[in-house]
Amino acid sequence: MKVVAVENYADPSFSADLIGWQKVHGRHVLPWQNTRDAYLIWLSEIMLQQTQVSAVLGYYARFLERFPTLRELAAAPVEDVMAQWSGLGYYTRARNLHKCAQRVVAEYDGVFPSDPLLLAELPGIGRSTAAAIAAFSSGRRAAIMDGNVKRVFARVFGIDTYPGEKKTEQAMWLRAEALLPEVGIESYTQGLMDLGATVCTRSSPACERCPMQPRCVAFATGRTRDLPVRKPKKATPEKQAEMLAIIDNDQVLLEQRPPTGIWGGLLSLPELEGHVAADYDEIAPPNDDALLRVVAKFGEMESCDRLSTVTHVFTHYKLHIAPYRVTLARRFPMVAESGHVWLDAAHIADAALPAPIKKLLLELLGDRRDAQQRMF
DNA sequence: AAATCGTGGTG
DNA sequence: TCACCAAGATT
Repeated sequence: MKVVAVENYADPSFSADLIGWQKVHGRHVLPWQNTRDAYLIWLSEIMLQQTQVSAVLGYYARFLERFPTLRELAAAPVEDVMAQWSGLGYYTRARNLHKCAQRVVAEYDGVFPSDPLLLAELPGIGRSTAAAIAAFSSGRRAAIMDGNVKRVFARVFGIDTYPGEKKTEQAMWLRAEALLPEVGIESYTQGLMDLGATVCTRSSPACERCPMQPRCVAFATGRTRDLPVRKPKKATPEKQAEMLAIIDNDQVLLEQRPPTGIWGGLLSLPELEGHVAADYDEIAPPNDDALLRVVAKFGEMESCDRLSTVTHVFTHYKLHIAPYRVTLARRFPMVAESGHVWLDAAHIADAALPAPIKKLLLELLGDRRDAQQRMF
């Protein structure tokens, strides 16, 4: 019976120990702490989804500089939001962030609700993120379930089934709810994150300074290295793509990617469809039909050079990019609504581009401001 | 329910 | 080098 299980999981000393530890040894000076402003907290929670603190810090500061308030974010073009997010990954988060801002303005007059159930109905906010926002901005008593919690729980309670499995995750949610403190939800929630991030780390956890050591099953049985159970590994597939960097007078042609799928909603280089060299290191002839058909939509080709292959590794596959540098003798007028845009080389750094494409274009075309700065 | 969706750090 | 994965949500 689930109710009985919850009763069994309850243990007030767990939260008491964690809260006591967090107040002394936890993190207290992160940019999104020491505030109850839901906008500042919400933004941090979205950026931190599957992303480490060190990677977020710079983005968080720049994002708030560009969008200081929820209303300014809601009123901004989504393209500007994507540009700010460029390089941070999981781009659906950026689109949902923008949608969420607009809904909070429209439905809640610009004030985030404090009820985690209402928060979880907003785009990009799931059960765990809703709980974190509610706890930090309103002191609401709700449970989070992130990678830190899963790792701490797996070790402390000796859970030896894969946390990505639904049954295991459900059991962890039951524990998380049962262990919530009656008071001090902010310190408790922050404590779970801090413990997982600074003590109960994935590799070589600092068990000697862990407040949970006396109750930790993994420590007692010497299994900290084996818990949590690893994700069953699969062979990562490899994909290939041929991309065109069509360049004309210090501008490069970019194509808007569809809203879903990899790099959804970002600008990127046009790709050759249904055409992939059997060997991606093979030098394709510059008069290739598929390539000429694409170029012909935008101008008269002057030159075409095959650049060296770029390999980009995602979580679930590896992408080999074969780039071609094409220059135009003459540019055709752009068809409106074509989903294409000519971008100045000087704006590459600020554009909504995937990380490897931005890197490639900066190497290819440079950045005028950088180039000028380098002269002095 | 399992797959999809980025990037950078790490051992 | 390379496999693993981090303040998860969505379909």
